[in-house]
Amino acid sequence: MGRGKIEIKRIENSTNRQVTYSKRRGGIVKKARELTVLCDAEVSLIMFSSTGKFSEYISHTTTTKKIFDRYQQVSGINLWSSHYERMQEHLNKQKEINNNLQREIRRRMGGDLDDMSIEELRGLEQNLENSLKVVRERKYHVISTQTDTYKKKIRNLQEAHTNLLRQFEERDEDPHYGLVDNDADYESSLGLSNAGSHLFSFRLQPNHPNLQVGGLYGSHDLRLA
Amino acid sequence: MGRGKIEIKRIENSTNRQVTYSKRRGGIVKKARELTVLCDAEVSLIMFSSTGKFSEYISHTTTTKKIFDRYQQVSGINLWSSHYERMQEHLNKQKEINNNLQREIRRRMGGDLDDMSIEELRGLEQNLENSLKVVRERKYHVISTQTDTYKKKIRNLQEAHTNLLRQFEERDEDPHYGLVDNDADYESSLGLSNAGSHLFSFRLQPNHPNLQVGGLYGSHDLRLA
DNA sequence: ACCTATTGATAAGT
DNA sequence: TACTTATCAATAGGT
Repeated sequence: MGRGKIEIKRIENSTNRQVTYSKRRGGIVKKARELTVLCDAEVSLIMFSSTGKFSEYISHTTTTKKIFDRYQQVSGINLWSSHYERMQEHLNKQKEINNNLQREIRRRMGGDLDDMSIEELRGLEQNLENSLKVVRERKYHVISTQTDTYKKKIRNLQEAHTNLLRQFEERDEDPHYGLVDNDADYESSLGLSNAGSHLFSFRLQPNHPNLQVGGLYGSHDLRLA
Repeated sequence: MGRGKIEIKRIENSTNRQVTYSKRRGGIVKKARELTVLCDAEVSLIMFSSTGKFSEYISHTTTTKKIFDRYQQVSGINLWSSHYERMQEHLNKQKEINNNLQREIRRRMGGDLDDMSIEELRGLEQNLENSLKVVRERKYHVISTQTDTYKKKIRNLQEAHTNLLRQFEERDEDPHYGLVDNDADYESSLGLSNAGSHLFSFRLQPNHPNLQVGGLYGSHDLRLA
């Protein structure tokens, strides 16, 4: 239709091609709209020109997303299955890993032991013993570090106090102020007087000789208790 | 076009509507194909008739999935974002849970303790002690169960053997067969002779008196060692 | 964008 | 559903 018949093959002249694209694009969109209205149909028309220009028509009765969803149902081919399935796989893998991790924790908390063999149980036992050892060491380390810090603070305060006392004595030989000067009071003022009874009340628990740590804890205990 | 002009409005006659749909569907697909070839374009055309019948045209140069992906890029709106984002959320949640579980395990194995307070450390320590106690109890239970089973087997075999011996003695007063009859050999034939040395070589590890289990383990040890 | 001769699409009938 | 054909619509090429 037109001034002459044309062969249906790529139009080599770029300008001509562009013009024809525009004209026919309008035509096909009109056809799509007519089909929608006349026949109560749902139509999705998506076009990209050779220059990449995008146009679409979508029936007013629906949306592109709905058409896509429906397309997937009908065609059976899931368009985002590649993304979706990969994600689903990841998700499942994560869930499985989490389940295993949770079981591991349950076992490390003394649960879910029923289907463990003697060998596995002994392995778990040893592992817990080692962990307990490390945790204790860490606790002792933190405690001793804090203790050292407090000791330093005490020393500094004592010095300061001694200096102050000395200054008072040099200025006035008569002590009006009745200041008390002993370690116990300094410690209580720092909240340390009962530190040994509740803050440092870690448990004594000698380990098996095989682990070669019994003596170590002993020395810690002696030093810190 | 046709024997008469028609108004562009829904065709009420159902048959007519169906016929018109078929005809125009063919027409629009032809137009789409021509657009594809003439103008080097990419076209996706999806149609659902009022009866739900599905048809599509897709340029031979591409696929529906490619068109959809491209559509999303161009339109900016992600068609499966609702699914995708919900899944991404799930995945992230699972990953976070996973990280927490792994840290929990690391701590229960004596790692990652640096930023734990003394209180937390003591809690972990106590938890590990309790777990160790439960695991030991379970191990002892499994061991004693197995031991009982073996003991029963031994008893049965001994009885059978004794009966056999008696029969031999009754039939023939002269013992040709030189059968040996003692516990040690029966146990070795059951693979039990060294069971006590490696299978039952659990560790002696008295617990803290606070846990009130030291004596318990002691009695187990005595009974099973 | 517009014009229009010409081809193409199709409504109604069979 | 397929064919026919009178009629209307789309559009190729030119301006």
